[in-house]
Amino acid sequence: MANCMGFHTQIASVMEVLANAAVTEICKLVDDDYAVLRLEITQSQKENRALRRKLQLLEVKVARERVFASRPRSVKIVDRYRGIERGEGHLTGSHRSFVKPAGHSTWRDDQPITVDEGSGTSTQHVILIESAEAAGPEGLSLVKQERSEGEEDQRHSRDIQTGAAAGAPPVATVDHTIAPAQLWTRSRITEVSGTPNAVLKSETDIKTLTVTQRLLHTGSDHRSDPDPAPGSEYLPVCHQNQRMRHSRGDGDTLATGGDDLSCSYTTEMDPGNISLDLETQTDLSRRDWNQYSSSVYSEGRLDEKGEGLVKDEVTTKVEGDIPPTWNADNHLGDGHSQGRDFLNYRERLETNPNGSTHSPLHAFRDRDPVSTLMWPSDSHGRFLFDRARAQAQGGGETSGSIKGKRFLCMFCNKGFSCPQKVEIHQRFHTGEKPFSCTQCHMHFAQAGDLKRHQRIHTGEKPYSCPQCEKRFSRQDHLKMHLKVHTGERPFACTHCGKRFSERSYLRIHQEKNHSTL
DNA sequence: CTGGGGAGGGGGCCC
DNA sequence: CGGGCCCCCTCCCCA
Repeated sequence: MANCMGFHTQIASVMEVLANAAVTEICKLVDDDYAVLRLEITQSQKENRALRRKLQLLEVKVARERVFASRPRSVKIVDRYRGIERGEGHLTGSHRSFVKPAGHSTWRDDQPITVDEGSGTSTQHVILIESAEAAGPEGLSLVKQERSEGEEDQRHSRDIQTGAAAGAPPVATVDHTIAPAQLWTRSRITEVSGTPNAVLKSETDIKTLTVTQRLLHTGSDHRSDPDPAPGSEYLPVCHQNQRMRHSRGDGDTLATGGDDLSCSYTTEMDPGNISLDLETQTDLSRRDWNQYSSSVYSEGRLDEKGEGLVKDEVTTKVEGDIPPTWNADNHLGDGHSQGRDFLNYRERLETNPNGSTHSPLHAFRDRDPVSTLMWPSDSHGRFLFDRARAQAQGGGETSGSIKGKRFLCMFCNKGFSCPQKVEIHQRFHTGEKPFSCTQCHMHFAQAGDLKRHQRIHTGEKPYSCPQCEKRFSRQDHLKMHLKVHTGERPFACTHCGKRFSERSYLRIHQEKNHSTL
C-alpha cells in the first residue's frame, strides 16, 4: 500500500514536472510566435506609415500643382526642425540636408517638425522651395504656399505641427526611400540654418522650379529685393528682376549675370512645355523666325499657310499673377522704362483671356483690325504697330512695295528693298535685339543703336555747341540744343498759338491744356 | 507747394 | 553706318 502511495506520488511528481515543462514549452512557443507576430505587425505598421506619407506627399504635390495653376499668394515660410539633437542633421556648410539615421527605414512618429509662421498668427502651412541650383547665399528662389488655411486637413496637421500646437505626434512628411536622383520629384526636408532651431525647407518640384528659375533668370536677377511684394504666391525672392531685360546705363540696375537675355523676350513658355530646353527653343524661335521671315516674306507675300511654318510657340506663363514688383518701373530704379517693349507684349500675351499662344504672325493673322491687345508696344508703352499699321493701312508703304520694294514685312506689309532691311525692320515687331551692350546688358535691334548707346559708358561727346561749349554725345541733341540759342520754335499750338521748339513739347502742352480737343 | 515749360539725355526707328 | 526724327523721362526753373 505504501509502495502504491509512493508510486502515485512519483507519478504525480513526474506529471507535474512534465506539465511544467510543457507549459514552459508552450509559453516559449507562444512568446516566440508572439514576438514574430509583433515584429511583423511592427513592420506592417512601418510600411503603412511609409505608404501614408507617400500618399500625403502626393496629395500635397497635387494640391500644390493645383495652386500653382491657380491664383498664387505670397507666403513667408520657415520650417523649423526641433529634432536636431537626434543627429539626423547632416551639416554641409550653410546648406544642410537631413539624412535619415542608418537603419531607419522611416521617420519616427516622435520626430517633430514645427512650422515657424514668422508672424505667428497664421496657421498656413507653407513650404519654402529651393532650387537645386540655388545653394548659394541667394539660394532661396521661390516661396510658395503649401496649403491654405481651409485646405488643411487633419493628416497634415498631424504631420506638421504648427507653432506650439500639441496634437498627435507630428511626422515629417519626408520620403527617405527615394533615390537621390528622384529628389526633384519628391519632397525633402533641407536644413538651411545651422542654429539649434534648424530651419527646414521642403524642397519640391525642383525640376519645375529649376526650369522656372532658368526662365526667369536674366543677368540682372542677382539683385535681391528687400521688400518682396505681397500678394503673389510665388515670390522670386532673388529674381524679381528677372523679367527685365534692360537696365539703364547709369548703373542703377546693372546686371551681373551672363545669361542670354534674349530668352526673356523671345519665348512664352507654356506650363506644359516647361520642361523643354528654353534656351534651345529660344534660339530656335529666334533663328527660325528670322529664317522664316526672310525666306517666306522676302517673296513679298504672306503665305496663307504660314502658320504651318511658324515654330511652335513656347509660352512662358509666369506662375500666377505677376507680382507688382515686377512692374518695369520699379525695377529700372530711376523710373525709366526703356526695355518695357516686349515685356508689355508679353504681359499682353499673358493676360490674354484665351490663354492661347500667339506668335506675332498669329496675332497678325488673327488680329482684330482695331484691337491692339496682341500687339507689342515699344519701350514707352506705345503701340509698336501703330506706325507700321498706319503706314500699311495708309497705303504709303504698301505703295512703296509697289515701287520696287518687293520685300515685305510679314507684320505690317511694309516694303523694303532688300531682305536684310526686312529682317532688321521685323525685329521691331518680334522684339529681337541681337546687339547687346557688354557693360550694361542693354540690347538693341540695330548695331547703330548699340554704338550710340555705348557713348554713355565711354563718356564720348563729340558734338559741341559753337556758342556755349556745351558738348553732346549725339548730333540730334546738339541740334536741339542749338534751338536754345536761335530761339527757333517751329511747333505752334493750333489752339493757343504758343510755340515750342519740339513737337513733343507741343504735344504735351496740348494734352495738358487742350486735352478736351 | 504746384503745375507748366525748358533742357538734357535716353531709346526706337526710318532713311 | 550715320543722320535725323520721334517719343519718353527726369531734372530744374519759375510763375
